[in-house]
Amino acid sequence: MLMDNKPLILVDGSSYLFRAFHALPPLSSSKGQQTGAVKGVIAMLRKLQKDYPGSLIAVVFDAGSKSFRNDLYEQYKANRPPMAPDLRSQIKPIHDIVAAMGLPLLVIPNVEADDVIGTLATEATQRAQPVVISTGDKDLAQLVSPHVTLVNTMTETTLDRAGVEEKFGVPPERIVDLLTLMGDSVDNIPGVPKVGPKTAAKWLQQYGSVDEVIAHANEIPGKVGENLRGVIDLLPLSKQLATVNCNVELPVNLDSIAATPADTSRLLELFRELEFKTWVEELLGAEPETPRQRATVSYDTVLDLAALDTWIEKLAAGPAFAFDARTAAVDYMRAELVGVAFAIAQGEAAYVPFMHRNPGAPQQLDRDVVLDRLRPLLENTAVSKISHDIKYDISVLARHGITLRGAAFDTMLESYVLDSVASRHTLDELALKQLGHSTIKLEDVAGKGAKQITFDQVPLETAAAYAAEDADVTWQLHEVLLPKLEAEPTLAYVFREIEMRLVPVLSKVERHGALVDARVLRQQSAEIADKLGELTARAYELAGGKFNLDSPKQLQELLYGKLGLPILRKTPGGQPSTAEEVLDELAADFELPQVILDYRGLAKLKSTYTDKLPEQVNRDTGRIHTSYNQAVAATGRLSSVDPNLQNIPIRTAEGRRIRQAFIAPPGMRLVAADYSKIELRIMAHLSGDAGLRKAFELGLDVHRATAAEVFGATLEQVSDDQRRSAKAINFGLIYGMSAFGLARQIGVPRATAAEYIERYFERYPGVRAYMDSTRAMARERGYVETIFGRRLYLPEIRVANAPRRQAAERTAINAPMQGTAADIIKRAMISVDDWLEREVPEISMIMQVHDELIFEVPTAMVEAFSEGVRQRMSAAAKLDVELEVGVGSGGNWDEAH
DNA sequence: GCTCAGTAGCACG
DNA sequence: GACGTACTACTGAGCA
Repeated sequence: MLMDNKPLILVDGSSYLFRAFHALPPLSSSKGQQTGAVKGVIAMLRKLQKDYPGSLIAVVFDAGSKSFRNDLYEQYKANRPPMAPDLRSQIKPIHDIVAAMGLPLLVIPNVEADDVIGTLATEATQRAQPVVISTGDKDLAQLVSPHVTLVNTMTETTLDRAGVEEKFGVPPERIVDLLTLMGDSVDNIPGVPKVGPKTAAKWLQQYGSVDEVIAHANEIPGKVGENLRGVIDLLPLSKQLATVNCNVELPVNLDSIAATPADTSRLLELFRELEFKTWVEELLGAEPETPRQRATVSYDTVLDLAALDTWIEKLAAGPAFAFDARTAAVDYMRAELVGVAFAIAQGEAAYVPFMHRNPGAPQQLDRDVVLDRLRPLLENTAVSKISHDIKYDISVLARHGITLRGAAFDTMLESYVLDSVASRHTLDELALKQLGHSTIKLEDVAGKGAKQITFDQVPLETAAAYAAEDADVTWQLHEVLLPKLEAEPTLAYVFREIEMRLVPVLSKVERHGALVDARVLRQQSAEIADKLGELTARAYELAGGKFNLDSPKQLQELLYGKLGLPILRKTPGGQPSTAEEVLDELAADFELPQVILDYRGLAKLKSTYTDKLPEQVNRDTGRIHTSYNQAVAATGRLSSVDPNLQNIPIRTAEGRRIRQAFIAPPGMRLVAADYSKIELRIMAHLSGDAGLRKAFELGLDVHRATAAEVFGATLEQVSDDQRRSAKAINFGLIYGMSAFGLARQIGVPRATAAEYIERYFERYPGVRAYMDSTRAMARERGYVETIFGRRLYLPEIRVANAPRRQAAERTAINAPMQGTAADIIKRAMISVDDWLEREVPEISMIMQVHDELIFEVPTAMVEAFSEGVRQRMSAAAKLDVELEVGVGSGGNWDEAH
């Protein structure tokens, strides 16, 4: 029974169930029943009732049984892990509440919710009845028509025909084609590997449909083109799987579904059981507790001393508060503080501006006055501070004369330790994922690109809302993330004892900076420019005309087109490659490739290092200040940006000149201390392999020892070539190599490489056993971990697609070794910093390069320091194999290494 | 003319 | 087609 012109609302309950479960913070009743997803789904239905008064709302759920898609394709949804018990237990309450609300509930065996919705929507359309489909799933966009719109009630977005085109780049009738090309790893629908929404839309815009794309498959270049041709046979099947069936036999139809009056007493009973207090009160007719609608939250803007003091009191009272330093620039070495934000509870936040200069901005407190009043609080260890990327706050405050103490929690690092691979760990992304809350974006208040204004130019009202929300969201995130960490003791350990303790150490390293001799670099730039000029002239001569040596495309046309050189290898994009190793081979027979190689080597050095580094010298300190990113590398390593100081050249003489420009100040020396073969030692420890451990215990040259075993020689008999091969094998093992990879690396046939590997495993059986068990464990648990318990999830470890699964397996092998090495050096940095701080403050740590630490040391202290740092780095982990540390010193980095 | 995303190439451990 | 990063230049496309 339908209301005349009011739209029929079809709710994709299953999609909301999953989204609510994953996006919303877990809630439970005092009896331990999980209720987060129930609350999310029901709140959503109530919102629909409010938004569409008088409409019939039908709620559709999957029955959890097989559908026709399983008959088509037995792998369909085969990768889905069994439903989490905490989710499963919430389904029945939802069904009960929906029924008590009087809404028709459709759970139809052997028909998926999508198909039920499609069929009913089609039936309604035939009767010219408008339909609104409420779903969190993009797949249903294919049903949109003039009569059917989509609404995502959780994000409050609506999609009509134009909206679909805008969002996906194709009209609704092409959504199936889009999904076909993209595939769906969750449902295990095969698509074209490496093709996502962007590429799929591009192809469809170009060719029209999947069939046309298939017809033109040979024209599509690149790796994706190859991928497409590889899966053509599967695409018709994918298309069938992706298509919503709008014509299924249902035991119900539009006439038979109808709303019934709500059963208030039953609802009351259910809400009480689940402890949904607000709704209980609402049903009882009592004034509901004012719900904390985020949209209506009003934050404090602190403009006078009385208000500031009130806030300081509140902040000092609690064990912890969220903090956010707002600055006018992003570079921590230049950024001026323009305001500070705080939060002490959900929705309770304030912004204290001091430098907003937009026209009409009110009188603000003086910055120095505010900072002086805040100082005791900020420097008080007893009050914990929570921030997102707290290293930034520490660095900026330090430049304003305040030492932030009690910096106990960083939500960015909480998220990173919980799942280093998952997302980008930005505040905005986490708010959406963990809180289901879409934050105000900096872009919205300050613009972007060239027109972006600095934060002090943002009108105070918007700035305050933005800044206070950041602090509020940080508080809320911490409330969600910390319990998750504490549920896993090893992760809590990594977070607390490694990552959080490292933060102030990194801040110090960054702020101290590295000294470079800009003059030397500029001189080198000029010399390189001369050489590049000569090489360019010679290249034009050989090519018989001018071309852009920096353009791989022009070069490729020249070499393989005009000059007709043999094509030895192609890029992943399907273009003939002009990469180094290819040109290397060609260089044996032609001169031009060699000229190109020389040119490229020098051009890279010039553009990335000798030109750029002098520009990055800070005017005030005369030094280069990098940023260590603590939350990007999946394995637990740091990365270095703006500039990257972890890839300063070392392998060529010309490159080493750049290292020579990294110098010690007068009266000091640079000391470089690095772990020797740390990953191999970790492998020896983890695998417990007797032979490998013995080699380290005896202090042998491990690559030589490996060569002796694999090639059946004595240590003395091993040739340089054999040692080189053995070294490649050792590295390869750490990387989870295949025979193919090894063969390519050392230039032997695949079969020969396979033999080497086989012999290696015969001689070092412990290593093979370790690799096998690591792979098995990864498959079973879905993650691997380091010795210290850092975890790395491997989402693709169980996929059917073999190359992708194998890639995940290689990561599984590599991550425990690379990650443990990262843990160890982080622990060493903490311990060394502690020592320096207490006993030798005149020595500074200035850089970290994965297995190496660099220090500035007064010349007279070099010897004593070298021994001290060696001992502490070595003691950073107690393994079955000694951790050997090499220490060197010199006037510049090259000499010290 | 500027911005953005994608590709290729290459610096390091 | 080894594992993990960052950054440059080029290119084509979209936008004011």
